Amino acid sequence: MNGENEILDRCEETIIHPDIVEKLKKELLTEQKSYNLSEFFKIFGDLTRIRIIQVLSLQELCVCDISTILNISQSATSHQLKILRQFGVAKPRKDGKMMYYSISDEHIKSIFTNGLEHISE
Amino acid sequence: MNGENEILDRCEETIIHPDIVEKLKKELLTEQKSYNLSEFFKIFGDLTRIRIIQVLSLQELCVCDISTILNISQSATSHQLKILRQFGVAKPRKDGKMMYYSISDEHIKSIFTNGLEHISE
DNA sequence: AATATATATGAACATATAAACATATATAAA
DNA sequence: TTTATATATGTTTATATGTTCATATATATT
Repeated sequence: MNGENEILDRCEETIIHPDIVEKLKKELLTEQKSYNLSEFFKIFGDLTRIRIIQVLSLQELCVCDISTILNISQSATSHQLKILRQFGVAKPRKDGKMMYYSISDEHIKSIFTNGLEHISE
Repeated sequence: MNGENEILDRCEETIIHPDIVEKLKKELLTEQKSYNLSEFFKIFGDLTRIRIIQVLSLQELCVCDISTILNISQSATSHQLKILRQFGVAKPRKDGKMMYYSISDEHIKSIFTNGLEHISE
């Protein structure tokens, strides 16, 4: 309705540090890139998925083994693996009626390890 | 009810690779550690928070500047900063009635950068 | 061909959580 | 000490999403 008052619940008329605000506005990531990044990190922000990522970072596994090791239903495992696939976190390999999954690249293992070290401090 | 059939929706009676299953079960992180790790990564898995993390990784900022730069309400900004504080992602510095926030350590910047590089491939 | 089994997936449901709104707190300025 | 302002927070509501259940698909085995 009113461009200047779109968000009322913010610091009043006066911008605190106009120079800093202007400078940083130019350095912002695009909304699209920020969104993609948050969606990517969302993958790691779920207990079931992080457990799957952990075991897959140890070795390639079939769906049944993953679900048995982690005590997760086949359906839930498969649903989560689909998400991991879609975001390029895990990659599938088909062998007969079995599907084997592994971590798709070293970036993923780095992020996992980095986070694990951080919370272990 | 039935220990052996707690989860029916999994591979049938036969475990596919008993040796692998037994080996990996021993290498599992504790449930607590996995949970903490997923909660930690959850911080990065939200558009608003990842945008706050981005600007804070550029420089220390007061709440009002953050909300102005990102066009987020003061309330929403403060709520998210509370979460970032609680998980040791951002640290506050008080100066009069102003609160300045900055990224609490290099681990956070690494994870952010690592993720950004990954999605940029 | 019929059956068994490993995996995938659509839909429903329950839960988690981010944003808005209202209001409280704390400090500065008058 | 009264007012203004920067930040914090409790509550409500809307939305997102993980799990379950039922079922489909694909391959192997008989």
